[in-house]
Amino acid sequence: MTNTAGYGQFCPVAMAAEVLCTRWTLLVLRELLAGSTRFNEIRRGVPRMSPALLSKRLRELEALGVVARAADGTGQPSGYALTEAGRDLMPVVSTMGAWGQRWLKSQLSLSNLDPALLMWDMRRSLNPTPLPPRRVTIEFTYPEVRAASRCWWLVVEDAETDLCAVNPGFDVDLYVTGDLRTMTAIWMGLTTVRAAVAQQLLTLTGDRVVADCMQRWLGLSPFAGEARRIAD
Amino acid sequence: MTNTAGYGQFCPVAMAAEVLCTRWTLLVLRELLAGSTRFNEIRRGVPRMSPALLSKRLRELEALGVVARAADGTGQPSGYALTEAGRDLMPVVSTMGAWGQRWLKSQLSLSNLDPALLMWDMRRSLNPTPLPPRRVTIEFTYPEVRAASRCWWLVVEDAETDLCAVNPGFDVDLYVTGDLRTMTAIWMGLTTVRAAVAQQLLTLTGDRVVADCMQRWLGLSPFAGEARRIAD
DNA sequence: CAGTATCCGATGCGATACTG
DNA sequence: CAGTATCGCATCGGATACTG
Repeated sequence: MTNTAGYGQFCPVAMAAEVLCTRWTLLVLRELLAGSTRFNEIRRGVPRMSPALLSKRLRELEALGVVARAADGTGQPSGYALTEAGRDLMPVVSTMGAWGQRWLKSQLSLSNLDPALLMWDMRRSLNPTPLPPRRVTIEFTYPEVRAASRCWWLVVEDAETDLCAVNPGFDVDLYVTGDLRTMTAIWMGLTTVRAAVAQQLLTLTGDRVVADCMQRWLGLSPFAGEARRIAD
Repeated sequence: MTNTAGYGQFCPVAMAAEVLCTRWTLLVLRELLAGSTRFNEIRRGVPRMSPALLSKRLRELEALGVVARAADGTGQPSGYALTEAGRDLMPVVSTMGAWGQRWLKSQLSLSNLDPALLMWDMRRSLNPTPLPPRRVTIEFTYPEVRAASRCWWLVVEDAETDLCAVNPGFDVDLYVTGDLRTMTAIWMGLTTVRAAVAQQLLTLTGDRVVADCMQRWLGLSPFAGEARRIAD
């Protein structure tokens, strides 16, 4: 019986595609490459993936030698880490992302909005350097989104950023209001804070200092710098 | 109803994976990037893919703006070509292949032997330069392979290489005999002609001049130069 | 040569619930 | 928190045959 899975080709592209191009796999790798290590941390990056499938994929990647479970002696779960082979997948993931950023219609991306995902990504890439050296709280509101996901808080303190989905109760330094599409476009590098404010798609209220450097503290998508080569 | 296909993520990696990581797609792109343009030419590179699916994939890639049908005015079929977006997929395919070459166990590749595929690849990458400036015919024999795929001929003339599965009848300059595994390993850069001959895994009979430069006229896999980083 | 049409089967994966 | 267990369906794609 000829192997019905698999391509039956010795070519390295075929071999690699066989193991990497299964559903969700590349996105799990993206999360690991971005630094996630715990099961539920990875899950936040792939919220539509069922835990069963995530578990399966992680075991597959482990069998492949791409992921290793951090063994800490005790029996308790200790997270996942990329092996050297896994870290070497960075060029694969980033080349694919860069191509997507260059050539895929932005309306495609912008039809897949997700506030939790966006905020989670923003938390990860936020750059505290331009912010005043104290605790800074920024409240994001997406008026059109259902109540449960409408408001988010980023709390920056001691160069650490926390994301809250419920009001942490701190004084808010900056209120950011605009639709999710606009905020996502900014994060993807498709527009800028300045342009969005000028078009009245985004409203910044509160501390002028924090507002004025938003484009800098707001770390963007890793692919935001990729020059787009398709019109839309 | 939430889109059950698709990842529901705006991330460019997700968008790209959605369209590129479907079965056979990357291999079809590999063929196009390698220069194939006609339907049946592509098919030779993906022999286990059904024509129906190949046709479907080509139409999907066309809709994506990655492939364009060469329009030659007349109604007759005129082949497929990559657009600029398609040519820009080269880094994606080659990064993935390079990773596979570096990190996947060679026994994995070498369990997917296919004489037709190997010969087709060899035909494509053969380098006529070191060969004498006349017609050169090389006969390959894989003794362990079933009769129908056992013997192959590469005919090099005027810097063009033809592959024959039936004896073309020319005088043979060089007879190459060895098992398919050995020849595939050489083509993938896992061993060399010299080493295989020394181990008596490969036998070269005929014109010494042609035999002695085999390692050079035999163009290797595009990934043969990639240093392997896994032991096996 | 360059594909289409049709059918059907395996299985991948989504959904949900549950456990240490 | 960190997964496992189970179920069932949709759909992807393989096989085969056919057409302009």
